[in-house]
Amino acid sequence: MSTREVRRSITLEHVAQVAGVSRATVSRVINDVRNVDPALQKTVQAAIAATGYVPNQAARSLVTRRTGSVALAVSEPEHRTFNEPFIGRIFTDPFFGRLTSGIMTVLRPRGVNLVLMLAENDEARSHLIGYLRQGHVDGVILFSPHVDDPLPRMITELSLPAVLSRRPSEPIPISYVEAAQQTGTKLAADHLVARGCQHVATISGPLDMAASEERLAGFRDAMSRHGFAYIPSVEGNFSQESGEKAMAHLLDEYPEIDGVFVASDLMAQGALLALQDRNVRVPEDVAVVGFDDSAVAKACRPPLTTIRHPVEDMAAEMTRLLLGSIEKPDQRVKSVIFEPTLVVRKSA
Amino acid sequence: MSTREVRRSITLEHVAQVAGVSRATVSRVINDVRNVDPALQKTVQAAIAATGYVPNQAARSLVTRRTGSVALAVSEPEHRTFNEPFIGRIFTDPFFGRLTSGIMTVLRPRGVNLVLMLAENDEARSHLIGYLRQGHVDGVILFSPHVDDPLPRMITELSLPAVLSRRPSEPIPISYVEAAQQTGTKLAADHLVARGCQHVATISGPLDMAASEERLAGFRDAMSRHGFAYIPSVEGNFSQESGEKAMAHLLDEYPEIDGVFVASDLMAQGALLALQDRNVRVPEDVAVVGFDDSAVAKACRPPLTTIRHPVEDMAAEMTRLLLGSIEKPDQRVKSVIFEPTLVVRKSA
DNA sequence: TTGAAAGCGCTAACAC
DNA sequence: GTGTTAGCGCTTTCAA
Repeated sequence: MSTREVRRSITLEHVAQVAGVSRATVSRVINDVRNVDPALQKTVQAAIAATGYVPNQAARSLVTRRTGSVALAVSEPEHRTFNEPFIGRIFTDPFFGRLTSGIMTVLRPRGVNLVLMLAENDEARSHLIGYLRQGHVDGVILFSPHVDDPLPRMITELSLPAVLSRRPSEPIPISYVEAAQQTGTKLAADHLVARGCQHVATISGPLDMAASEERLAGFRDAMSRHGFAYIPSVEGNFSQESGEKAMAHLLDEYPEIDGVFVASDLMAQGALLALQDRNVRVPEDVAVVGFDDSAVAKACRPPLTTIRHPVEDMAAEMTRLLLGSIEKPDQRVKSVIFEPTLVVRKSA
Repeated sequence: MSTREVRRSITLEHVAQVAGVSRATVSRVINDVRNVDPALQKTVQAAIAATGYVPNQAARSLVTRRTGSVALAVSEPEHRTFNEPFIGRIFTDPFFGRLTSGIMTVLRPRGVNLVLMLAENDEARSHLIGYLRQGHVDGVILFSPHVDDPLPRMITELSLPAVLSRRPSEPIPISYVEAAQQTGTKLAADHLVARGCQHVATISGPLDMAASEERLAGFRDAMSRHGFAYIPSVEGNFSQESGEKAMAHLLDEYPEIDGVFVASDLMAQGALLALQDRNVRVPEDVAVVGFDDSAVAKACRPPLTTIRHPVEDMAAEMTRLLLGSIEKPDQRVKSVIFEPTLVVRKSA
C-alpha cells in the first residue's frame, strides 16, 4: 500500500524539486539531450537515484508518440480447420519458436519489446487493427503464411510501419523478406537425382500457403529438368502425423518409390516413422530429403538430409527492416531474399 | 503522409464536435458507462464511425493507470551454460509453446495483450524490473524454473500483480500454481513396478530446477515404498540429445536395467533412440515412462507412456489468478495445485 | 544552458 | 443525464 503510494507519486516534478532544477532539465538529462551542464547533470542523476524515480511510459508515449514496442502478428484465414485450435498449433510449431527467437535477438539489445498477437478470424483481425490504430506499438511484424490472408492489405492501409514474412500475394507497398524456395527445391531435386533415385515423389505442405505451393512447383520444375515428367505428390499440413500418413499413402500407391522430398522436417520425421513401420530402409531403399533444418532434423533416425531455411536470420532481418522504417518512415519499402542451402546428413 | 495527419488529429474532441456533445459524453459511450441517453448514444456512435475515431491508448493509460497488457517473463539464472543460447533454447522448447498457448487462451477473449520478456542475466533482469516499474504492463506472469532465481523476490518487491509458475523457493508473498510432482512420480513408479520391472533407473532434468529435483526425489521415494532401495540416475538437461546420452550411459553402467523413468518426454524420445540403436526392445526389454505428455509423446516409436503435466491448464490458471489480482489488488496471494495423471501408451 | 508554459488525448469528479 | 474542468506525467518549443 505505502509502496504503491510512493510509486505513484514520484514524478519528474519531485526529482526536479530535489535537484533544485526545472522539470525540463530533468527531462533533458533523462533523455540524454545535450546542452546540460555537467554539474547539474550529476545533481539530477543523484536526485533520480535518491528518489528512485522511473519515468511513466504512458505520459511519455502521449507526447512522443512512440511506445518502444512492436507487435508480432500471427495470422491465419478463417476457413481453415484442423483438429487442434490455432493457438495450440501455432505455439507448438518449431517454426514459431525460431521466428520468435530471431526477432528477439535484434529487439532485446535495443530495448524494444514484443507484443504477441493472433489473428485467426475476422473478429480477431478487427481487434488487431483497432489495437494497432490505438498506437499500442510502433510497428508490426506480420507472419502471414496464407496467400488469401486479408491482413497484409489491411495493415498496409494503416500506414503503420510493417514487414511481411513473405512476398505479398497482391502488389501492395510493404517491406518483406522471402526465402528463395526455388533454390531450395532445386537443391533437393539435384541431390535426389545425383543419388540415382528413379522413382521420386513429394509430400507438400497445405497448398493454400504460399511457401507450400512454391516448394511443390519448384520441386516439380527442377525434377522436370532432369527428365522426370511426373512427380506424384500428397498434401500434408506440416504436422508430423500428416507426414506419416502421407508417406504411408505414397508407399501404397507407388511401391517402386525410392526417393521423396518432404516439404518440412516435421513431416519428414513422420515419413521416416511410416517407412520404419514397413521396414523400408532409409536411405538404401528410399532416400528422404526434408525442408527447414529445424531441431528435429538432427534427432531423426537416420538424421535428416534437409534444406536449410534460415528462419532466424529472416526473422532478424524483418525486425531490422521494421526498426529501420520506424526510424525513417518515408523510406521506400524493401525486400530481402534469402537463399536456402543443402544440409547433407544420413537420410539421403 | 496525409493519412498520418488524419490519424493524428482525430480525437475525442472531434467526435464530440461532430456529434454535438461534450467530450465527456463521448468518453462515456466509448467506455460503456451507464447514464447515457440511448438517442445520444446512437448519435455518438455514428460520429465515431463517421470520423473513424480510435482512442489513444497512451492518453487513456495516463489517467486510468491501466495498460490492458500483461508480461510473460521467462527467467534463467546467469551461471547456466549450454551449447545453445538461452533465446534459441527457450523458444524451441515445446514446454514454452504450451505455456504461451494456455496463457493466450484466457487473455485473448478479454482483449488483454501479452508482452514477451526474457531475463537471463543481471542486466536483463534490471531492464525487466525497470520496464515493469514504468507501468508498461498491469501484471506479470513469471516463468522461473530455477530454484536460485532472484527474480521472484525482485518482482514481489515491486508490489505489482504477479504470479509464479511454481512454489517460491523462499517464503515470499506471491501467488503461484504448482504441479504435484510427487503424484506424477508415484504414478510412474507404481506403473513400472506393476509391469514387473526389477531393475529400474531414472533420467532426471537439470537438478537446479525445482521440478527436476522434485521428480527425482519423488520417484525415489515412491520406489522405496516398493522396496527399491537404490535407483541409479543420470542427469540430463531436458533436451532430446541429453536423454539419448543419458540412456546410453545407463545401458553401459547398468546392463540389467528393465525399466526407466525419464523426467521429460523430449529426453524420453532421445532415450528411445538410444535403446533402438542397441536393438533393445521397448517395452519388452526396457519399459520407458516419460513426463509431460507433450506432442512428441504420441510421435515416438513406440508411443510414450507418460505422466501428463497439465501445462496449458496451469498457464491458464496463472493467467486467471493474475487477472484476478489486477482486478482486486488487495486480495491475499493464492496457490493452485494441479495433479498429474498417467497416460498409458506403448512404451511401458 | 536553463526555465516557463503549452499541450499530448483522455477520464473522472463535480456541478448543473 | 450531460457538460465543465482539472489534471494524469511528460516533452518541447520559446524566451531569457
